[in-house]
This record gives sequence, structure tokens and C-alpha cells, in this order.
Amino acid sequence: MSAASQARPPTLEDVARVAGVSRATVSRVINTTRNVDPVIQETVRRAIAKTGYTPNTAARSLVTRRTGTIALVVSGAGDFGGDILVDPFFGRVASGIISALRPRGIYPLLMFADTPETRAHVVDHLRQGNADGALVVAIHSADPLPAMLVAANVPSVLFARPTRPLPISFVDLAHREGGRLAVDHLVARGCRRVATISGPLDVPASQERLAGFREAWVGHGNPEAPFVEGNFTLDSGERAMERLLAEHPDVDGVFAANDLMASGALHVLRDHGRRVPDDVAVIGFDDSSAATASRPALTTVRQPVEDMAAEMASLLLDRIGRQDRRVTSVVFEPTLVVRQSA
Amino acid sequence: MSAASQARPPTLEDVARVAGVSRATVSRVINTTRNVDPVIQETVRRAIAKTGYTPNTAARSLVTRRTGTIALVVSGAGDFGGDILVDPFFGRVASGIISALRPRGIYPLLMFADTPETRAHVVDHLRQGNADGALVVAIHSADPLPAMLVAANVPSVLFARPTRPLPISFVDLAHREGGRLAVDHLVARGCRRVATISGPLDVPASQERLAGFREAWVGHGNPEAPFVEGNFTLDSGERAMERLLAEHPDVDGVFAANDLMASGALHVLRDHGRRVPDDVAVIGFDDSSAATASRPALTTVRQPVEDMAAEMASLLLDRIGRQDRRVTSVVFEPTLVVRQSA
DNA sequence: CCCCAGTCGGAGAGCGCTCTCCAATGACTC
DNA sequence: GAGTCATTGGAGAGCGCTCTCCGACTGGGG
Repeated sequence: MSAASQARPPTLEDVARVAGVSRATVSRVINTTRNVDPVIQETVRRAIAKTGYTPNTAARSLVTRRTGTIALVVSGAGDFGGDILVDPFFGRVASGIISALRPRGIYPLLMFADTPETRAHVVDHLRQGNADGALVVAIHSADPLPAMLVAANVPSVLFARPTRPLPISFVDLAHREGGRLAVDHLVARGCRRVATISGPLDVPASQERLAGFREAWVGHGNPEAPFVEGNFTLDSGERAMERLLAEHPDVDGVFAANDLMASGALHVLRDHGRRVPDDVAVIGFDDSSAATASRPALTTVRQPVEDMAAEMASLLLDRIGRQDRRVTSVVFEPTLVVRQSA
Repeated sequence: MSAASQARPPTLEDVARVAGVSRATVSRVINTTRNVDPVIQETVRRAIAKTGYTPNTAARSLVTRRTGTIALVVSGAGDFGGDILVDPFFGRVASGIISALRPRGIYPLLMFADTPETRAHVVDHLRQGNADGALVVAIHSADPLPAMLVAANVPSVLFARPTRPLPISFVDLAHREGGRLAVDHLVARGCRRVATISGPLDVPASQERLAGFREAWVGHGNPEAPFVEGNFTLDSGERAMERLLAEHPDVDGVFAANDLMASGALHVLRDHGRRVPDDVAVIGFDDSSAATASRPALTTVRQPVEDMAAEMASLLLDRIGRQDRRVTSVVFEPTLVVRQSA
């Protein structure tokens, strides 16, 4: 046992010798690449089991030019100090992607990129053939990485539409519709004086959520509603809510562009003695873990992240498998999850 | 440009031809493996730049038997539904490891393992040479993965000491000391009737934190303090606090074995109209993002996760680099971070 | 009975790299 | 001036695998 574990691991050649066939035949059995006589197949399988053979990935990818690995690139996490995984929304995207890959026996190479150097390094790493393609979660809208990947000819799929058109696949949400969903619920609850805490306005998703909110609110025959710009963090949600309360003390409904900011709003409302949802109804966005962790739990616009992640994986694997250059994108519909806050 | 990106990527051979030297010389320049005449070095570098050469990882690792990749294995996350990354503590461990690896230009292969099948798959993947070693974060104490890795001869480093002795390196915290730190602070604040919410008692770290707490409390001349067992989740912290309050309404200090449970305790205390820290002081453990996100922010026993993660990476890379079988472990000291809750 | 198509195993080239040898050169000693 | 040795470039084997050929064998039709 100990001796065996020290020895050179068994190769195809070894298996072939034990099975009394050629290397090619063993390879064919393993890859089911052509018909092989069932009897011989069985012999080979037994030889594989006996030798404890396991294919050498490096040798295989040297000839196939495939690694069977894909990269999960999180770009622009710099300001989060590398703790981006802990962000309830991005963490969920990452987990979703990982879970979607798992049934296919693929483990992602996890790469962070924020500075120009790390971005270049990531692209190099990919060009060196360490992965067959990349699933990219870019936090900032102006991220240059997607364009670099296109230039380097690395098959990629983005989470969220790139700011400027690019020949690259992506998966996105109908954010505008999400804003509308929130308004409809607030209106149905009888809210008359609503406000919204938007995400950073240079992010397309933020713009869309805000636009959807405004359109729907005005569409219900209301005057324009106030809004404050946040940056998707808990703190910014608190600050925004403070300001909203100061400027519009009679507000009775708030739509925040993500759960973290909604959660911050909840803190401030409580500190000011407002009951949620009785005095003020609050709706978040994402349906991340922050939504269920909040007290009261957040009513929120859900992004089907797991489905979106699975779609990203499918799009990428299709693209890699078919070797075509075609670019396909998919847009998902949000749904409203009603909990206690509205 | 477009034509170039379609063509077969340049190889060492191509660079050698352009530079007018042999393949071996180019390889030597790239790997700085032996003295090469500075003039020739320069010529080679220029040829590399000109051709846009990038080494083929597969070919390289076929001969070196190294991949330059290491695996980050999260084991036993099943009950977290794959969202383990979002857990403020484990997410921090993962981020810490990733950040520690980054300066070395290494991107980890992210692997989850919870069922027997996935565990076997992970070990197979590792044996196939997809990574040179593994950094393992095992959630449950009885996790069989570490033993499997030892058996498969995969160089590994664990986060936290394995329950039963195993010839495997690990990085851990002096949990007992952490419990003591919490007690000392509570006592210094003048708390007289304290209680603790422990983690699951089959986890060594939970036992140690509890033991440290008890020893220190009794050491200060107090009678035994009550405790309730939790399971490290927010919900369990809430339930435990409810029970504590019911059975010991006069409690004036609580030590929870992690921040999430402390956060749950905070919710319950507020619901019961207790002011924190005036009526009841609360101390958490970990110093995870949950500590700063709580209101009031949690005073907590900090684990230096970033340092611990960096140490894991160092231990593993040393072990891989030196090819020795030696097993080294490091235990870190906790510190108390004082915020508002105590 | 022969021929041809179809089926399936084996031989061998080659993927891109590293690394061991070997040879050539020059420096230095005696 | 010859021998020794350190220094540095090149040739070529070989890492473990896939895949294209090729050849052997089978069966069925004319």
C-alpha cells in the first residue's frame, strides 16, 4: 500500500499490458469513442480497477487542447477587499455557478481581478490553457475585462449585460420589470408616498430598476417619487434612509435596489420608531440571504440566481463544445417574494 | 490580428526559431534554470514578446508533474445548500485563502464535497493531477475527507485540527483562550450573571470555546454559568437566547460561540426590550462580517483568518515544494475586538 | 467461391514542454 | 603549450495521452 502509493501512478500502457490489449483500445473504452467488443471492454474495465488507473489530465489536455476546467472570474471586487464572496448577492451568484457546474463534474478555477495587472494576469492564465472558458461576474459597469476576453478569444459568459455592446454571451434579469413588481405591491398595500433607494447609477441594472420603479409609479397616476442613490452596501442604505426620512418624514413605502440597502433602511426606520410594515413598507431586491436574515424578513424582488447560473454554465459549455463563435444571451424574469416587510 | 488569434498559438519551437537558438535555451530563459548569456537572454525575450508566446500549461505539467494549481476544498457544506460561501465565517476563510494565494499567482480550484460520492470524486480529481495539493475547510468534525486525502497521498492542510489525530498539517486557533478573553471582558464590565450559547458540541472548536468560558468564569470565583447549545446559525442563536431569557431572566452578559448566533441573540434581546449593552452585554466570536453588520455592532473574539489563511497557503506550498512528508501545524491566538455590544 | 463493405484492434506519430547528456568554448594552471 | 575544469548551448529522449491510419477478420451478395 505504502509502496504502491509511492510508485509512479499507473498509465494507459500499464492498463493495456494487464488487459492484454493495446493502448488505443483502453483509450477507446475510457472515452467510449468507438465500438469495442463487450468482452474486451469488460477485460479492460477489470484491468483499470485492478491497477487503480486514473487518466492523467495534463497528458490528455496536451493532445485534446481542452482542460475540462472553466474559470469563475470575479472582476472589480477590489473595493470589497476580496471579501466579495461574502456579499450576500455575489456569494449567491458564485455558489449558484459552482452548484450548476458540480453535476457535470467540473470544478471552477476561482479568479479575482481588479487591478489592471491582475486582469492581465487572468487573461494570460486563460490563454495558457488553464481553462476552456470563463464565467464572469463583473461588478462595475465599465469593467474592461469582458472586452479583453473577447480580444483574447476566450469563450466567456457574463453575469449581466455589458455596458457597451460586445460580441459576448450574457445572462441577465429584466430589472425594469422588477421595479414594476415592487411598485405594484406597494400600491396594492395602499402606500401613497413612496420613495426609492437606487443602486449606483453608472450600473445599468440600477438604472433599469429605478426606471421600472418610476414608470410604474407614475403609471399608477402618481406624481414623481423621491429617490436617493446608494451603492449597494448596508451603510449606504442606512444613510439613504436617514436622508429620506429627513426630507420626506411622511414616507410610507420604500423600494431599495438591493436587500442589503433595504436591510440598512430597516435599521434606521426602527431607530426612528417606525413600525415595518405598518408605518412604512419596505421592499428589497435580489432575495439574497440578507432578506431572510433581516427582522422583519424582507419582501423582495427575487432574481432566480440558481437558474441564471445554470444557464451561464450551459451557454459556456455549449459554446466550448460546439467550437462555434455564436453568441447567445438569456434574460430572466424576476418574481416578487412576499415576507413581512411589505 | 484576427488571423493571428485563429492560428495555432506559438510554441517554444517558434520562439526558438525567431530567436535563432534552441528550444532548450528558450526554456532556460523562461524558467531561469541555468546561466544563459545576457545577450542571448535579451534576444530570447524579444522573440517571446514578438511571437506573443505563452507557455502551454498542459505540456509543462506533463513533464514536471506539477500543475501550479491548488484546490480549495469545502467539505460538508451540504446542509448549507451550497451557499456556504455566504456564511460570514466560511466566506471569510475562503476569501482569505484566495487572497493569500493571489500574490503568488495561484488561482485555486474550488471544490465542494459533502456526499460520499462527491468526496470520492474530489479525491479522484486530485489524484488525476488537477492540483498539487489541497487546502481543506471541513465543517463537520467527523469528516472522512482528511483521512481520504492522507490515504491518497495528496498534500493537504486543514483549517482547524482534525478530531482524531491524522498525519496532516493544520492551522487552528486557541479557542479556549478565546473563551477566556470573553469572560475577562464581561467580568471587567461588571457582569455578574452571564450565560453562553455554545456551538454544536461535537465540534472541537465549540467544546474548547465553552471550556475556556467555563474555566475562566469559575476561575473568577463564580458559580457555574448556564449554557445552551446552538448550531452556529442565526436562528439557533435566537432560539437559544429565547430559552436563556425564559430560564434566567436576570442574565446580564452573554457569550455566543459565533457572531451569527450573537446576532440572533441581539434580535431577541431587542424584542424583549433589553438594551444592549446596558442591560445585557453580548460578545460574539470570529469577527466576521456579521459582527459589523449587527446593530449594535458586536464586540467579538477575533480569529485572524487572513493570517491563518496565509499560513495555510505557506504550509502547503512548502510541503509541495520540498516534496517532504513532514507535517507542520500552527495555532493562532485570538484577540478581543471591542465594539458596542459589550 | 470470390469480392466487397463493414467492423474493430493495433501501430505509431505527435501534442509542447523539460531535462539529461554531450560538445564546444574559453579560462586557468603548471 | 598542453591539460583540466568550469561555463553554456544544442540534440534528443520522453512525459501520457489521443487519433489517424492500416490491416485483419467477418458476413452477405452475386
